[in-house]
Amino acid sequence: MATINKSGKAAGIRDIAKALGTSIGTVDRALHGRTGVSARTKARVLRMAEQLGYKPNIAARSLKLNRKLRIAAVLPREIAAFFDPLRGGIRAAAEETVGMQITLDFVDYPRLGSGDLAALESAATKHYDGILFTPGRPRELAPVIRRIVGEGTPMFCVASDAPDSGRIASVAVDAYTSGALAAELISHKLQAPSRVATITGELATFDHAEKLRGFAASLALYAPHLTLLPVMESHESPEDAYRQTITLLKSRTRPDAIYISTANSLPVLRALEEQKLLGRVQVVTTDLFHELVPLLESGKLLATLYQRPQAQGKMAFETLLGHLMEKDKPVKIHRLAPHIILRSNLPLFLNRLTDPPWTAAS
Amino acid sequence: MATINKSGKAAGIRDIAKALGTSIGTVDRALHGRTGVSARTKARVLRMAEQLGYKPNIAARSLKLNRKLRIAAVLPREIAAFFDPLRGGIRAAAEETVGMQITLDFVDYPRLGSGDLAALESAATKHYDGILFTPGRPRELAPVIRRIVGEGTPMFCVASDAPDSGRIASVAVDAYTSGALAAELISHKLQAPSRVATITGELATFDHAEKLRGFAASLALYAPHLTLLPVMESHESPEDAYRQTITLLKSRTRPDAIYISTANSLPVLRALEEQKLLGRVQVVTTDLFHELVPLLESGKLLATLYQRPQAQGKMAFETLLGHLMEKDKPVKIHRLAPHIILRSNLPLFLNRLTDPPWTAAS
DNA sequence: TGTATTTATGTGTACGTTAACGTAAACAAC
DNA sequence: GTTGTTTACGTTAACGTACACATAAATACA
Repeated sequence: MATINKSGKAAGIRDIAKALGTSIGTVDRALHGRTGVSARTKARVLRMAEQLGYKPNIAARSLKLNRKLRIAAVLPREIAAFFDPLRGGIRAAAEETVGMQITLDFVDYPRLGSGDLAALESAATKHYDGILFTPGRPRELAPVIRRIVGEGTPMFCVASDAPDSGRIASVAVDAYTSGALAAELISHKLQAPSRVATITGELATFDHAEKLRGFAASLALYAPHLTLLPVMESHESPEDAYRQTITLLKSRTRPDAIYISTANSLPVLRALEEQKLLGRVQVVTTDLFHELVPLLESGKLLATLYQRPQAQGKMAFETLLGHLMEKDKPVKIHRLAPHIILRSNLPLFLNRLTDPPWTAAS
Repeated sequence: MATINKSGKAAGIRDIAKALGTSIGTVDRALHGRTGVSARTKARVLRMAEQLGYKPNIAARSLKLNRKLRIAAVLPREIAAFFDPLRGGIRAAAEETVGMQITLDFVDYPRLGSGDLAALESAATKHYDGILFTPGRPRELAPVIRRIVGEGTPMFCVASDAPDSGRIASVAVDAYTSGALAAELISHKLQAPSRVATITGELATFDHAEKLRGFAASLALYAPHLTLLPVMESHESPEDAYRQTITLLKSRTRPDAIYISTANSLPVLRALEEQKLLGRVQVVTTDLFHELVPLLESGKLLATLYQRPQAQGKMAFETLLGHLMEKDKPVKIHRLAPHIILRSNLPLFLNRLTDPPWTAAS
């Protein structure tokens, strides 16, 4: 903390006491609104604190308080390319936290919508000080969230949101904007009348629905020459995604561009490749992983919308911590801007890729 | 810091001492590679520390070594839309620093290349613990930087770099990539053979030169149908920029797109407007300020490359701090990815705009 | 008036780390 | 053998805060 002081030394609690001829105990009580100080002395202390520019020494405080915090992050294993770095961001934020003994437990489950409820319930029984999680199907989870929060465990959404569920706060990429961006990028590239398709994971997921809303709205507003085909929902099943794409590409209304709003884009890309359409159909994907790199480099992929998993994880953890430190302080709902990764700026993002499994030492 | 421990309590220095039947003094010396420990005991201590999962308590440490740091940020007033938030980022980082008494002085001078040397020299005499600054003309400044660093004041570049100057580290947007991005965005929009112009501030500034390198390279590689006109250098003079643009727009080789690689884009945009070419010529600008907002919203501006001044300031300060904490630890040269601001994602960035002067309370 | 009760204030200790200081032994030089 | 020097370690006092405890003052009640 930057502190101004004539004598070069920052004013402490005992400087206030000395200046008033009182004791540090009184000063402490006054500063923290505790019981046992007369209104008059309290006012005097507060004024003197202000006058001396008193800023509490956080190091000393946290040394004394030696708080212990137990936090759980309940997240799916799939899709690892997104959730692994998300976990990394959370872990990083926890490690750089100063002055607290933090126990961070990662509770994993297979995938969004499969095992999340059980994992959440199991975590709830452990009475953590806070829980971070991704709501795959907010409608189903809302009552559970409300109950757990009611039982005293603050819950925070990350990577997607569950509005009206009682969660304390949420951190996610602005999904509506993501969709709108995809539409804008495609509209810059396709200047003649064309058809545009979208494929998503799970429309029940708040963020997926928002992305499509943004995409459709942006298309309608700014690119009337582009026709939007009915949305396809893969339910995060690679097989479904592949089959639906093949059908789409063989159909009469073959699209000239596809927006894949889930990280699960590989089956779609495989279908495109097999139909020899990679590079002829404009594609915008979501997130970044190794397989996308050569496609971006060669220009076969127009862009990918990077959801900055590490940044999300870090910010989510910090939001959670901020709330636990000062309960009554209002918490912000964070909406990050996704990074647009194109061929030119791809190199800047390569170092964030997690090492692929086959790189692991033998 | 996340710490695992069976007994629920994190292992401290005296736990190590107790476990070995030695004193905490010895443990301290061993852990910090100080003189006065035999190689054998040192090894034992280190092993036990590892075994107990010892993590130093940063709160206690910084409480004890009540360090005072004096840091100066020597930055130009112009262009305020960039340097004000940059200063904000530095200030924010300083304020959230825990456990240190930081005196942060801002040393201002009119503009890059005008008064920077004097400001730097004046700051150097004050013997700060570290200096943050933006090297406008690295060639001229390099010997000065080298001297000041030699005299014991570590210097850090922010917003641009001065390679081979002896500066400890630098934080900046990746300028080459910025240029390349501008070229790619333009090339997506202009699909027929066209002419492209660039206007920069000061080619002597490392980052400005890099941007044009990236722009030219990207254009040559991926958009052979676009012809690059000779670069214009405004020397950050609004009048020059305006006049040169007017001349350009009236010339036989009127460009179909312009990349403005300096924040000083308003004169160019004014010239475009007066010639009724706004919206007909594709424009990519640099940085974000109020005047650009309606242009982006209306689609008259294709994109602006946001250099994230707050993020740069924060990161620069943290880099500086990191170096001051552990001198021998190698410091990274940070190259941020610029944000591509288009019409769709503009709303997400509006809250970062500093309030314009005319909003100030009367 | 005396005693219990509440309210206001002062005092002391601990948090984990660092660094100054103290001490004891080993060794060298005379 | 005395003295000085070096090396390896032990001891202890802060750092600023929070809180438990002790004490004093004020008020209540008999």
